[in-house]
Amino acid sequence: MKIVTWNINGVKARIEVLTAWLQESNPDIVCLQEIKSVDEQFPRAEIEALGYHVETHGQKGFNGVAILSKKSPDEVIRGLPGEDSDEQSRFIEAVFSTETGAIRVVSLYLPNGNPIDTEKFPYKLRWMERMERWAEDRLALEEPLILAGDYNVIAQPKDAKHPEAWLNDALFQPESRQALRRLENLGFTDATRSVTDEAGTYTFWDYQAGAWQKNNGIRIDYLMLSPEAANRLASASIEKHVRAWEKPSDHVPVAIALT
DNA sequence: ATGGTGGTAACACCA
Repeated sequence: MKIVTWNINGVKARIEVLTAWLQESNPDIVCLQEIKSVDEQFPRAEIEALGYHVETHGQKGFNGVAILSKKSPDEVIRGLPGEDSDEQSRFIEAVFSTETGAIRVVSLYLPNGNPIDTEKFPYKLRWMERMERWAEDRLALEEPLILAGDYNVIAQPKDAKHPEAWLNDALFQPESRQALRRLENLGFTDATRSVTDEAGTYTFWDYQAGAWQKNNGIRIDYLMLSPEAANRLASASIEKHVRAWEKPSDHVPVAIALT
């Protein structure tokens, strides 16, 4: 089973890239972030025409997440608990039946948090604490659980071409990195790192200043696996070539295969 | 020093 996370950076502007990629990559489950669309305007017909079921949690203008799947989910839950006043659409979870039992898949778009001297940074840290509590609860289910998405955190210096350039950025603050480490310490495996722990493995290249051409990237898109999911990890890959397509997202698809 | 989106026709917001 192939599961992919991809920050699409606007699904309506990217529908041609998305449908071309679906046909090439042939994933079973796709976690999208930054769809930047309300549910009613999501281009579902084009995706359903390729045989995919569509579940969205959209928002006007910004944010928004979705899960595409060849098989319909048994259950879908929208939103991350823990802060009633939070109206940003950044979290959707779906449960799927498989031949070997249920798997739970989350598509998440963690807050960017910049600039760090504004309310945006504490919002990011609160969101990460909420996610940690949520993950603790779900781990108790002892089921294969995949937390896939744009984490907006550079975990280690080797996850950036120029780590020194990110020292004042919310993505590389000690508090952000520690919160991600706490999540991993609950028992999650970073699928990509468990397969290739090399410097220069990036998932995002800015549109500006020729970042892609210079490979000036960062790795901020992760699939975090519960022990039950990690036990079934067969492979992980970054579909980097998609960044060179016409009208690309600034992120690329990150994939895993489970047995 | 680019790109998507929104609410309008140049500019603000977000990444």
